[in-house]
Amino acid sequence: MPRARTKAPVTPDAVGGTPLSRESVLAAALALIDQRGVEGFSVRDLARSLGVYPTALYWHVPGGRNALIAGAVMTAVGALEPPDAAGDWRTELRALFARYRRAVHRHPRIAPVLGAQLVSNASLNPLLLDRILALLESAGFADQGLFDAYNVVIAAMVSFVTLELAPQPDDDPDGWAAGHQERLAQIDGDACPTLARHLPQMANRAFVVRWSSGSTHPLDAGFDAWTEVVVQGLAARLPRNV
Amino acid sequence: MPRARTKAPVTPDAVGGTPLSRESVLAAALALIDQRGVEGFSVRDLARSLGVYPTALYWHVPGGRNALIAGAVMTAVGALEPPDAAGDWRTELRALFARYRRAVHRHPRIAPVLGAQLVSNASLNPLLLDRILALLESAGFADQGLFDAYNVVIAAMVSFVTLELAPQPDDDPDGWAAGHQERLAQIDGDACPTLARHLPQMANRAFVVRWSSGSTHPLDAGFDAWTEVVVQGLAARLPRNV
DNA sequence: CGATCTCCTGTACGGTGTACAAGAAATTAT
DNA sequence: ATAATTTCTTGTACACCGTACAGGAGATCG
Repeated sequence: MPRARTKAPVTPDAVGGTPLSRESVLAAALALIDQRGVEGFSVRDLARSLGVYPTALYWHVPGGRNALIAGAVMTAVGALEPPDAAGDWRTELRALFARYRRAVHRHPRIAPVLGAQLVSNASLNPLLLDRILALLESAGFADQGLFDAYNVVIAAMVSFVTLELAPQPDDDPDGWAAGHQERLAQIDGDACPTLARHLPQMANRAFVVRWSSGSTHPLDAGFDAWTEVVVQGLAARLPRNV
Repeated sequence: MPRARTKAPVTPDAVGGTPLSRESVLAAALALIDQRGVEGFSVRDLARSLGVYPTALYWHVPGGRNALIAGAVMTAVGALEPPDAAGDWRTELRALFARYRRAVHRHPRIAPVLGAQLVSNASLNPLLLDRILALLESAGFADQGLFDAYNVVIAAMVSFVTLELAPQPDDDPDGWAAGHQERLAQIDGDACPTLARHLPQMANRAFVVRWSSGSTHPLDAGFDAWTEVVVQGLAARLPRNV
């Protein structure tokens, strides 16, 4: 299958395509994650899709599978535009959250690693962090309150989208959805009266009682409420209300 | 290695221990996840630790690896005590968040799957959901505002802890920590003045600019600020401020 | 005493990530 | 022009993984 090289006069590349590079490998990895998910992502598949032996990838992206995933995720979310520290902090924050959400919604299947692995420890763009801090400082936060606000902003930005896009089980999504729906239908109305009363309107539109992922059923209203709560909550913690 | 059964007069169990059961299998799975993490969790290891062939586990907990992980996670967080709908909603909410955080901190390595896979789609205890709804209703939320508040509460409860406990790379944690520290030290003070100014006090104490997980360096102050922001933010959205 | 149900042993298969050696091609040095 | 070196890829090999599947002991029940 791996096509014997026919002299290949000019470029040392894959079968019919452009030469390999870190960027092209990561782009292909992201494409593969987009369609198979992070769990289903396989180094060997990636190599196949590039017409290359698996170990060739290690040359361009050292670190193996994890590095491939991390790199792919960064190409998806690395170019996030920072807020403008000169603008009104409330509208800048709302816009930032919306931009982040849009970016991740373009690649829904990277959401798990963003929320649970990478971002929380490793690098978002330092420029982004700087502008967030500057924005919060311009809003009036200082000292420990500034650091608290920073943590709140990072967590708020990342977390709603992570939950919104949390995937259903990989093996049998439809079967799981049906089972979950039925389990909801059998909720005890005596033990859980409030839940039972509201369930019809919440079904598939709220966390835990939904069976579709946010990639097909986005929680727009929930997101708006979320950003509003965070912004108002931060405002309430400003040293002197402005 | 798999110890030939020596007549085994009484119980059809593992080598020297108690007979297998769904509970014992899930408990062992949780223990294994606690020490090796979810990524490192292997069905075969679990079987070995129980002195049993891998496929024996399928009998007690059908669904394979995923079901084992899901079951282990639920035993860790399933018995979370619901809030008291009769109490003051603010203090009940704060207490709920704290309880959830304590529960997950006892098994830090389940945090990724909680935040990114399981909970957001599947079952937290229905009783818990019911009490949260009742609590919010008693606070004055209604209609769409109630559902928004519910989503906010679920997301807020789960997400901070998920981020706080996000693990560093499994392969070489110490090396990664050193590398990340150095990368932070080399941040451009001209391009990122605000960040550079505050970095010394934020290092290892705030998201993205830390190199230790929350399991060893909990973000207590950050969590308090977080819950306060959410509570205040919710209060600000009450139809009539009470 | 036979049938049936429970629970587990064993085998087998197709997949995975990646260490490692060896080789081809391009580049640089001499 | 030829040799040395760097750059990238081919191939092989290994240990391990999850799980489908057949069957066999031991208990329980008719």
